[in-house]
Amino acid sequence: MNFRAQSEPLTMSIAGVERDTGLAKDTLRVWERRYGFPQPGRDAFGERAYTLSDVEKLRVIKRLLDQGHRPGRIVALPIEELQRLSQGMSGERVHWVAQVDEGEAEVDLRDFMQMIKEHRAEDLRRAFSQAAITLGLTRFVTEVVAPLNVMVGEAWMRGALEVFEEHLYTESVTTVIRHAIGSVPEQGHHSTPKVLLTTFPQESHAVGLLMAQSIMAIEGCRCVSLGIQTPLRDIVLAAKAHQVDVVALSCSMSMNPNQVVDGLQELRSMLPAHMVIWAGGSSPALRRREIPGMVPLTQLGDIAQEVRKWRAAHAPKAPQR
Amino acid sequence: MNFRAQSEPLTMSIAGVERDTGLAKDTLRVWERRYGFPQPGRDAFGERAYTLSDVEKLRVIKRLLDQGHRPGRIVALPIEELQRLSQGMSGERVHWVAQVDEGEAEVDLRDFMQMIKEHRAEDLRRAFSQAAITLGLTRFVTEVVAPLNVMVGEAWMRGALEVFEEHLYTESVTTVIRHAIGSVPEQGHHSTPKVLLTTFPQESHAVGLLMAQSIMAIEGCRCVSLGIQTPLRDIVLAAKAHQVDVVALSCSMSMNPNQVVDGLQELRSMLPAHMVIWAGGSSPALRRREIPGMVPLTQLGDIAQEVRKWRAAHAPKAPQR
DNA sequence: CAGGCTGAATTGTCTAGGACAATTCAGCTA
DNA sequence: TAGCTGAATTGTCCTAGACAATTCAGCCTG
Repeated sequence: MNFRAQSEPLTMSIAGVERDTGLAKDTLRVWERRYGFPQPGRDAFGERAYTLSDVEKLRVIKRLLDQGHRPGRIVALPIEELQRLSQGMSGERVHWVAQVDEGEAEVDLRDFMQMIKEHRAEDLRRAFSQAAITLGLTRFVTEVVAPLNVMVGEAWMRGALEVFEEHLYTESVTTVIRHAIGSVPEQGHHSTPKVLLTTFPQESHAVGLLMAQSIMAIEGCRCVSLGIQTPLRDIVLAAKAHQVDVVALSCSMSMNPNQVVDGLQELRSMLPAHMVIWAGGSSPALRRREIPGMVPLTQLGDIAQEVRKWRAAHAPKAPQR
Repeated sequence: MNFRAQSEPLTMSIAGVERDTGLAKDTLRVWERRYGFPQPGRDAFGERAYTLSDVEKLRVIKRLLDQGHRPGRIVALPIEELQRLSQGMSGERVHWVAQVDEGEAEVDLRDFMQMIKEHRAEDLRRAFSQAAITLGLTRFVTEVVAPLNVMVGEAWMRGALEVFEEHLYTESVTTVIRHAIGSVPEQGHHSTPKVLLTTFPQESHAVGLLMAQSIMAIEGCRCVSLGIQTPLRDIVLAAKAHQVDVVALSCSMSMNPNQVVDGLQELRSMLPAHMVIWAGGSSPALRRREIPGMVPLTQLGDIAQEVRKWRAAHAPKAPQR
């Protein structure tokens, strides 16, 4: 029930492995039965005792699964093979440099990456603040934060970045963006559109939502954010309670594409017809198939455009139906 | 594996109940076997289907367990009996009013609750900002946010508050606290102690962590926050990478007390001896039994005191051992 | 050669009771 | 009142089987 805290914990219990890797106990047992890995020893009481290298390998496997690999193909593979897979898989190219004016005083994204890797927390936050002031919020978000998100995500996939380093990045960026949003002058009660911002319950990335909110705030929308992970039912209740014009969802790459499509369809069916749904983010589901009554915004630049389009369609003297 | 999204989810799967109540699947099954409650029906596939009133009752039972009751005595009891126990044992009182100066211009917490219920998002945020300025950050956090958290949590337990209303509250408070933290002058490189702030992976409440951070920032600590949900291993890695003096964990009431105790013990064994652990928050685990090498801070006021105590113990010219 | 259908393989989570270490209680003694 | 001891309680682990949901691979069609 409780775990004899060894002075040298050379092995881990199944509960400890679940906590560390995010793989359910049932899953660990069934993998052992089916694929022969992990093959933990047993402690004095006949309970599974996983070695630390087992756990290390399980962590790599978990990362590969999140990338789309399937258990049957990779669980039994030797560790070197897994690492090779992990290394090889890289993705799209990124704009490495954000230029100010014409070429002078440029912001090199690699500097930020380096500060993250060197754990220079104070420097990192200061550099973000400075970039936000120099470039302006819109350009900061689109030209610094968005590509950095991709770089950080990739580095994390490759195993080149520890979880805590990614956390530090997220926290720093969050602080700066939130502070910047606070500086945008508040909109009057009659500015439109009124937008509800949130995510589905499965989404755990808050930065995407904040980026969208900052663009919308600058474009003069009235934003009501619920933060991340709002149950479907409550998104609908909130939209009605706040009488918003638009419901904006942020769907990151990490979400299951099927859940995204299902969620959007169900949301559409539960929401009054006159409320528009804007679905943004890097989820591949948004590019795949279009859902009627739902506007996909796969680029941050699309937001400003869509706001103007909405305003044109809902010009005063022409009340919508 | 996935749950057929009913238009009316009158029942819940065992996984859903685990998520909602914090009671492990194994525990739910063994209670059924031993005490005859819960006695879930079965769905079309022979799997347990818990009614919503079962879940409600389980939530009450969970609260009573955290208060020290034992399962064998209470699980089989009828709901009225449980509520009587719950009522009688109603714990601490909440300060309803935060007074400024002596009685004049007071802040009534019920006003905030009303704004939440009436979905006055802009008013709510403005009221928070104003209270923060009027009272100062420390008093705002201890006398407004902390008791409001309790009120909101209780209202949510009672079902008097929708999830989206709680989300709006959280988002508003977060915005204001983060903004206020940003206004605290930054600490120099030599101020001490340097504190790493984060939570265990199971913790999803970010406000508690922010409250702690704001107090520490005011007390002149150098804060490095990783946000919520950092794996144990990464907490240790981060503490070493940033060479902090203190690791501060926020553990809310919603966490499983056993996970809290286990996590703290394991963290203690993995961390260098000279790094102190401060564990704060409303988790009952912190009040229960003391863990060697770990300082419980069950009240926000304890933080400032503990900072001074730390400084006294680590005064210059007297290097610690 | 793209796109849709169908049957087969894969995969996570549920089921059943049995077992037992850790914790807590209750009764006894000094 | 305090400390010890045996009995009861309680959460978590065990095995092994089952099956719905998802994904894959092959085939056919336009």
